[in-house]
Amino acid sequence: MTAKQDRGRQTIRILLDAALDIFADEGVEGFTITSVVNRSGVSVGSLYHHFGSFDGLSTALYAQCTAEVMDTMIDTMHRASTARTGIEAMARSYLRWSRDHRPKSLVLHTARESEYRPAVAEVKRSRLVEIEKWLMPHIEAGRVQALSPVVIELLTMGPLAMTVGRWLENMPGIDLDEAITVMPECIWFSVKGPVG
Amino acid sequence: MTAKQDRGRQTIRILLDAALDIFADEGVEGFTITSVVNRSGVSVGSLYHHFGSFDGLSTALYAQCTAEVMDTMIDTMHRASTARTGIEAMARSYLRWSRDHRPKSLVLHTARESEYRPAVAEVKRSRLVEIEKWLMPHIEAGRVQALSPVVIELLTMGPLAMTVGRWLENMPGIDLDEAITVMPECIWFSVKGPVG
DNA sequence: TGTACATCAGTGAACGCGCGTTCACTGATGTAC
DNA sequence: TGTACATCAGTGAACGCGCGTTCACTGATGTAC
Repeated sequence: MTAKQDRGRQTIRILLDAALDIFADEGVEGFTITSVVNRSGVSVGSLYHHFGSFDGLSTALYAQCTAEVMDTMIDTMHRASTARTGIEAMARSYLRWSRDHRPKSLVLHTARESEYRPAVAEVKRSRLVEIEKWLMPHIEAGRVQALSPVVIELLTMGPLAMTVGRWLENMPGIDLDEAITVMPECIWFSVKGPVG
Repeated sequence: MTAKQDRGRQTIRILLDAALDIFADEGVEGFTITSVVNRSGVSVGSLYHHFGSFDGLSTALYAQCTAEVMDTMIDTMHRASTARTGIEAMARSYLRWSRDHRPKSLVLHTARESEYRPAVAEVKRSRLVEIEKWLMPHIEAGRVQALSPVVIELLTMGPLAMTVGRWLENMPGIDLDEAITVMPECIWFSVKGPVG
């Protein structure tokens, strides 16, 4: 039973790893079922057995990367003691993770996937709830502006996502290390609001 | 001479209009050379005569939409008298334009194009220079934090772009009118910095 | 323990489809004398 | 003004390619008795 399941799990891993390697080497353009099959050495039929479709593989990869960044950020958040340090640390955490996991970041920013596919949405939902749970007391105490959680997410993740997106495209003038130094504080100002 | 050039210009218009209609009705997925040719009634050969390739048409459409939003924002900016009203008005201007030009906004957010294609980069460059010219005095006077223009662009456009992107995907919980009310001020706080 | 059967995992040739592109061509407009 | 020529604009059948998918099949592992 275990051995059987393990064989399958290993194939799934091999396929997802190959997919990630393709993003690293050739970008989205190179990411096709043919390239995944060739690089992994796994047959098309086997890929279909496990993922149902190419889209299924694609979504699984996207969901996995999403889970990884968000877990990293949440982990950082829990170590912070104030609203300010929490927000700033999360921002830094996202930028650092992106810098250190370029291929996965490339998946998140260029894959022909939407964050709103059910499989991905579920991965995000539970994690956003956790962040919201941490945030609420700070809002109630007035340390963070009384904004809807969605708006706060947009204010914090917006600049970060755009920064990383451009960095991935190798746009000139984008210095991720400068962003790590400078942006978290600015983002804090935007959610803190006028008081204090 | 004029008549000849006009005939060509008209064809170009017809093609770009058809492309935009396709984005409106079917999204990026439906945007193929076949669909553009069918909808416009123009022949493939003629499309190639004017744009060189399907990619050429695609880039032209993207560049046109880019020019339109940016010109709208700059126009708004010039009417503002303070740093704060300028930044806030630009943010509002972008969100309003997106709401009122959904198809063009869809092109900007979903087209398989990069902002960094030469043809598009040039359209952006000259306009960014103009914004920078407006911004510099405010930075020098300390009314806006001493950040690089790129970082300021990321801080302001990041949240806006993410908001519009999600609105275009019909994500639940995204209210563009709420964003228009609330976000510009937050963005101002992020670029203003700690003082004041 | 051995054997029969069921289920899971994996194979790869074959398929249809629609994409972007080419090319030899005709028609319209402008230019020269 | 007329005619000859050059250039620009437009046509659409034909092409090759690579994509995602299917399917009839074999092999491996687990289960029952």
